[in-house]
Amino acid sequence: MDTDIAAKQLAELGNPHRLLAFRLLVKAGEAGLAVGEIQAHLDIPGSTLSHHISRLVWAGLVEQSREGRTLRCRANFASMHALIGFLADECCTGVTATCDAPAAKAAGC
Amino acid sequence: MDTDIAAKQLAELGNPHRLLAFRLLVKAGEAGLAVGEIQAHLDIPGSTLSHHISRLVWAGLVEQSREGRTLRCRANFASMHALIGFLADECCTGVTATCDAPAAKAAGC
DNA sequence: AATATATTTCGATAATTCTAGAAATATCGT
DNA sequence: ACGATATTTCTAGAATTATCGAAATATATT
Repeated sequence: MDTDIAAKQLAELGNPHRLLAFRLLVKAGEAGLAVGEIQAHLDIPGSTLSHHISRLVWAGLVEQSREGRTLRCRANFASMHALIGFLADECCTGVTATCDAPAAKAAGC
Repeated sequence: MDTDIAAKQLAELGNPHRLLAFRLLVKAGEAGLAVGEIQAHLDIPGSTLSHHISRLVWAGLVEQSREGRTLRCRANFASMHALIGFLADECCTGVTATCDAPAAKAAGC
């Protein structure tokens, strides 16, 4: 995983609307959600949401496929796992106390 | 972990210079690094680096303590683990195939 | 064809962020 | 007190991002 790609993905997740949308998609699993369903949760104009989703797609975090009139969005779980792995990588170098904590173990350390 | 705090931290890590600096600090462990040592790796002007580090501190990802003339920076491992945990949370809802992959397990799924 | 639904693209504005030089501050050694 | 080192603060310009209404596109239904 390249640092620049990781930074790009982290930056896109760094917007509250996008982070919320992405987490909705993660919870939705492989079934994904239509753009309209995401919009029902976020309560922002369609044009704004479209902009945010397109950025998630651009970053490789979300994939879209058309189903009739609706566009179904799915989280890209492989990218997500790679990103989490990148963050967790070496996260325990030189640190023992913190990494024995339950939160750290839950985080994959 | 609040979504807004997570978004804030992700946004700060979403800058290549900051991500690089933060990873240096993670690798450095509890010993941390002086600002000047980070600068030696990043090759950017001091004022720019100072700006980036102050944002990492503001986001709660880095802590600083003065040691004579130098400012020692340390990654906040607790925050980092919480953030990774937040991302990994529910990352496998409705998905089994992807989560059995080695990368996913390494990511804490 | 005409209409309705779902979503994107366009265009414009406001706000934020990045960058870096210059000046200021803090600390140390002499 | 003075000079050197380490780092921040100030300031400003350039670039990017966020927001959203209006118009455009794609698909379905009648």
